[in-house]
Order: sequence, then C-alpha cells, then structure tokens
Amino acid sequence: MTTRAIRKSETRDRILKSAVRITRSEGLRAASVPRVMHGVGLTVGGFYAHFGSKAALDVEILRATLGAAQSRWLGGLEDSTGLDWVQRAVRRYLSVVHRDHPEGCAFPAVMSEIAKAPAEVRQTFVDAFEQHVRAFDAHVPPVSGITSRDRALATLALAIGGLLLARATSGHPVSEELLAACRKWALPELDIPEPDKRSTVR
Amino acid sequence: MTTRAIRKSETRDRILKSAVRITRSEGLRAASVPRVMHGVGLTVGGFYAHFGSKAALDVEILRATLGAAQSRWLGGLEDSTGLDWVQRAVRRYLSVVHRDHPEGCAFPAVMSEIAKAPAEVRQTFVDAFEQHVRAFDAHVPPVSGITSRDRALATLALAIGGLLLARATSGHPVSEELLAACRKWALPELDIPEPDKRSTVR
DNA sequence: TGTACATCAGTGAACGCGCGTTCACTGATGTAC
DNA sequence: TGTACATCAGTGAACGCGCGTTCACTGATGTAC
Repeated sequence: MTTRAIRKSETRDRILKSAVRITRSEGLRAASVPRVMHGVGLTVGGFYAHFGSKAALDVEILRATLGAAQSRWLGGLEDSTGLDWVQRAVRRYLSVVHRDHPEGCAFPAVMSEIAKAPAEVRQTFVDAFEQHVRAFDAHVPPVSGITSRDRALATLALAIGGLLLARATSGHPVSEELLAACRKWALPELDIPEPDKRSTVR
Repeated sequence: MTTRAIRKSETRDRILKSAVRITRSEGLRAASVPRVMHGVGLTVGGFYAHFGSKAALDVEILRATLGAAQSRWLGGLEDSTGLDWVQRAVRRYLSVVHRDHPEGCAFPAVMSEIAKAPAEVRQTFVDAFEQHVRAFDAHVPPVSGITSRDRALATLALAIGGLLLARATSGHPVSEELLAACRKWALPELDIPEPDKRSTVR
C-alpha cells in the first residue's frame, strides 16, 4: 500500500468516526454529509472520494457502532457471568449518567430511523441487534415459562425503551423513576426477598 | 359565534387531524406544514391563519394524540380491570397488527424527537405520559419488591421499546419473537404455572 | 540527484429539493344602510 | 329587499436555510526517466 493510499484510508477512518460520533447522540439523519465532513475539517465535495453515497455511509456507521464487540455497554464485563453480568450491564445502561450522555449507545438514537431505511441499512441493524441478543442470551438466566432468549429480547426492549423514555422526560422526576423501575423489572430476582433468608431473620 | 368563525374552526380541526395522522405513523418531523396542508386540500400560506408556528402545532398534535383519553390502545377496555385489563392492553399493543399499522399510537413515532424539542413540547409529552402511567398504575398488580407504579412505568417502557424494535426488525423472524417475548415479560404471572394446579395434575 | 509529468485527495460553487415563514393578493361571505 | 363596503380565510410566489450529489478545478505527492 502506497503512502497516499494509507493516508487516504486514515482520512476515511476519521470521516467514519465523525459520522459515528454524531449518530450516537443524534441519529443517522443528523449525521449529514456537510456536518460529518466539517467534523474532520474537510469540505463536502471530498466525501465522495471515500463513500459512494450517504446510504453507504449509513451502513458503515451502523456496522461500526452497533456491533456487540464495539459496544461500550458490554465492554469491561468479561470478568462477570450470568446474572451478575446482566446486572452490571443493565445498571450501567439504565443510569442517569448514560441518560445524560447520549453519545454512548446508538440503538436509541437510530431506533425510529431504521423502520423506513433501505434494505441494506435495515439488514445491518438486524445483524447488530442479533449480536446483542446472543450476548445477553449467554448470560441471562431463564425463569419459569420464559427461555433465556426470550428474556434477552425483553431485556433489550426494556433497556432501550426505558432509556428513550427517560431521555424524553429528562428534567422531570418521572425520568429517574423510569430508570429505577426498569432496572428493577429487568432483574426481578434481585428484589424478591429470598424466602430462606427471610425466615432465618425472623 | 358567526358562521365564518365556525367554518374556520372546522378547518383548523381538519388541519390538526391531518397533522395527527401523519405524526402517528411518521413522527412530528414528517408532519411538515406543506404536507399537513396538502392533506386537507389547502395551500401552505393558509396555515398561519390557524396556528402561530410549527412548534405551536407540535404542542397541539401531542395534546390531541397522546392523551390517555384519546388512546386507541386503552379504548374499549373499560369492562376489564386489574391483570385482565393489562393483559388485553399489552396483547393489543405488542401485536403484529399494531406493528404493521404505525398509525395507531404516537408514542413510538415521536420518542426520539422529544428529547431535543422546545420546553413546551416536552412538557406536553410528559403530561401525556403521566396520564398513561396513572392508567396503568390503577390496574397493574404490584409484585414482590415492585410497586404498581414502578411496574406501570416498566410496562410502558417495555411496550414502547418492544414495538420500536419489532418495527425496526420487521420482515425478519426476530421481530415476531420480540413481540412474543415482551408480552411474556410484561405479564410473568400468566406464564408461571400455578403450583396448586401442577400438583393436582400430578 | 534533478526534472518533467501523471495521479488523485480534497476544494468549493452549483444543482434541485423540501423545509418554516412572510406577504401582497383575491374573492367569497357578512354587515350597514 | 338591494346595494355598497369591510372583513378575512385562503392563495401562491418568494425568502433563506440545510440537505445529497455533481463537477470542473487545484496543488501536493508519487513516478519515470
């Protein structure tokens, strides 16, 4: 690879990172070509030396930011397993800090935009979501009548829905209530007093 | 009220209804002034005889579509109470039919748009959400360690998050899985085999 | 090593589009006499 | 009841803005001799 080609691919990388940054907090629509390019100190025209179209960029953005491997949500949880892993992930996700820092996870931001996006964008989203489902499926314990996969799906829906609602109501007391309620509902076994303990305390 | 004033308020009503229709399936942003006015066979300019600005329309849209009283989700459930009420509401909301007919509930559609909206729009959203929380709070049974209000909050987050994810993944098998998993997780008591029954069957 | 040329990453103005908003206007309706 | 005038709901062209995309161009870098 020539020096020029290396530099070009580095620029491409910076453009993609700029796009990812904007998408995480404001969604795909907000990551417009002029804004993305301005974010790396370049002008609009240069964009098309690196990406075929805005739609092609959208696909790469999702691939880069929604993959379970890249997820900050699941990062640093390798030393945990089972319910402990889930608890740490949920606590981190449904926190006031995460609510106030939308640059964290891209799922909530792109949620509404995917349904009407081109097939390729939608497929990329589904793949990334499936990765997360499998990561949760590996740790979440099944409960009576509900498989671990079903619970993984519900936990993700609860986390994303709860965070979106908490952000929409941010500044009102119900926002914090929402976060706490969703954390509890995601992990009912942590709040159910263990029958043995109870009886020994008595 | 003069005949002219009556006719004017009727037109205003038609404009608002057109705006609500678009918002329910595509969000506030999609309900642009030209599209809304075209929806009632009028031209852009006339809009400002009825509403002060697009932001003022947004407030009225939310008031008109998100109030619990107007909710189709909760309509026709008056003859139910308690868990039965919740079950019917959740089944209706987290259904394939509702997934494929986004013109039903406006919450998922406007979810991402509220966080950065003007204060008045956000306040209207919070008020409408609180109405829904109270409606659920009145019916949802508390479970060990979780109040009925907390459960109401979590159920709404689960329903909205689940529907958004189901729509985003629509056309892939995981979409139906999501709906089923969220229905189950919202109503765990319906899937837990009753211990008495079990033992009698044995 | 020095020069002449080719490449091509990035520039910036332009295109048509839809947005929110303004404004001079039109013409049907309501009022005054 | 008939006429003259005032009102005002709605028209449609225009404004500046940001969007995605195109394209003739520039000028630094890489290559050939």
